[in-house]
Amino acid sequence: MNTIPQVRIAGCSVCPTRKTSEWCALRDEKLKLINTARRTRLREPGEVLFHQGDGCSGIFCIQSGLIGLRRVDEAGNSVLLRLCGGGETIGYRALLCNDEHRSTAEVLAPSVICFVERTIVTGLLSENPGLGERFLRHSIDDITKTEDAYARSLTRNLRARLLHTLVTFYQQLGFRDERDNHFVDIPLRRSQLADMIGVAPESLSRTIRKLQEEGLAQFNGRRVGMSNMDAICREIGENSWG
Amino acid sequence: MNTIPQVRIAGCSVCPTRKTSEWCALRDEKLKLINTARRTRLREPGEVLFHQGDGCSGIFCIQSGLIGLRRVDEAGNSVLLRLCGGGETIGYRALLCNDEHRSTAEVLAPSVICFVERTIVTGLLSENPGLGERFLRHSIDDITKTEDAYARSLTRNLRARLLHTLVTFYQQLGFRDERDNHFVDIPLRRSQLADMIGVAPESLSRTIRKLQEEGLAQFNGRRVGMSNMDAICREIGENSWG
DNA sequence: CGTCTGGTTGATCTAGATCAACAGGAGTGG
DNA sequence: CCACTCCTGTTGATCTAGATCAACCAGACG
Repeated sequence: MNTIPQVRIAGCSVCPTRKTSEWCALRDEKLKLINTARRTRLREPGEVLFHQGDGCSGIFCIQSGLIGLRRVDEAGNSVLLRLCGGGETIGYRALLCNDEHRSTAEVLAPSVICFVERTIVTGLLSENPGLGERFLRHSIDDITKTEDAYARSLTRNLRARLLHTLVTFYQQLGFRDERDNHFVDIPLRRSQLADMIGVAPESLSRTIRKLQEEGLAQFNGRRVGMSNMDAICREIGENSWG
Repeated sequence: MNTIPQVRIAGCSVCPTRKTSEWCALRDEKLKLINTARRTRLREPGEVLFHQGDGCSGIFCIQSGLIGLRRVDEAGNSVLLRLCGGGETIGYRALLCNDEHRSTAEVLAPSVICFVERTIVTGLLSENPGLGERFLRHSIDDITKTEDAYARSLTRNLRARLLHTLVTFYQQLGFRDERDNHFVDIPLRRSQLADMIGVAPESLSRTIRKLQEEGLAQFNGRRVGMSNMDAICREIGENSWG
């Protein structure tokens, strides 16, 4: 029961996320450095990678799974700022700015996570300008997503934001059945989904019921069926959902 | 009336914002390159530096004044995402990602703005890793600010967000009278302030009246007096306001 | 079985949106 | 100088999305 789950993977050079992560900027020799320095572990839901307010001791590479970044303010109000999945690197902001972490990273689904010591990262950064460039890209992506969410929170109501969130999940995790209906398994429980949209769980529950009654979406636990994707996208003003 | 206002300044090397802007990463020789390439103009309120959806032709350095970044969604809802002042560089995100601008940059107060062609910037970036690092810093600052605003928009009500905005303006532009009362001239008109907080102008107006009645703040046009700064900071849960 | 945790429903309350009227300048034109 | 319009901001009246509080329900688990 107290054994720390160990994970063996062949190494960074064959990591499935290698192409999408920051480390694609590194040559093989440099990659080896990380490969020996990393500590890889399977993390279970509820574990915390770092706490808001903590100093930064290194960065975390998500190989697979799901991590949530949560912000809590002085009054105790909590918001799930963003979700991060396989291939993403988190904690780099606090590292690069010598700052404390601005949010808490909590494991939402069983995840394989590599930890890399800060000194290793800073060393690589100073030698490889390309690496910094990758982090820059990453941070610009983050801004764009956050700004989008911010603007939506100010202009759209609960229903529209929920639909948007469903479509976003579908784009990442969705699948179809034999009759070409759209499905997705939301990797969050209701209260977390509510935290993400920034509403009370009760309000979320009522809105879900309404969508159900209108036939716009079918909820079954965490599984959501969307028979009429066009209508959903029309309502939230999105036209590209592949 | 149609003459474009020209601004003479001695050059980038003596620009008052040099130490705080990205260009502090450059050696004098490189700075000269920008100095000859830049186009500097006085811009009046209402002018637009770039439009949401535009391609990026270069970046803008704000030497002085005030610029607002506005996002408009498909339904026509508009949000003032952020304000940028002297020493800040804007438009770099679209440039670095070869993307279109995600927001419209509108001049809110008379501003001295330098424009630098994109090819100049990309050239400098490829030669000077330090410059990319500065942009990285900048973008991380931007995320932090946006996340803060996002979390506040989800957890705090109009009143708290207004008070927070007032304190933020005070920190940047505030002054004191002989009796040590705190004042600040808000550089926005009411409707813009409402856009920034993400509420209807009428609601803002009512909340202002309430603060006035409670004696927490004295509004006189755009000038705001805050006699009891401690009470304000206590209410929004900030303790550092210098 | 009881207990606990997460989710749904009902009843109620309120912050803030919306619609409409109005008031004070600032400019413009006679 | 006054009359007119335009523009921004304030107020009033009303409506509603969503929060809050409380009860209840179903599955997990000792």
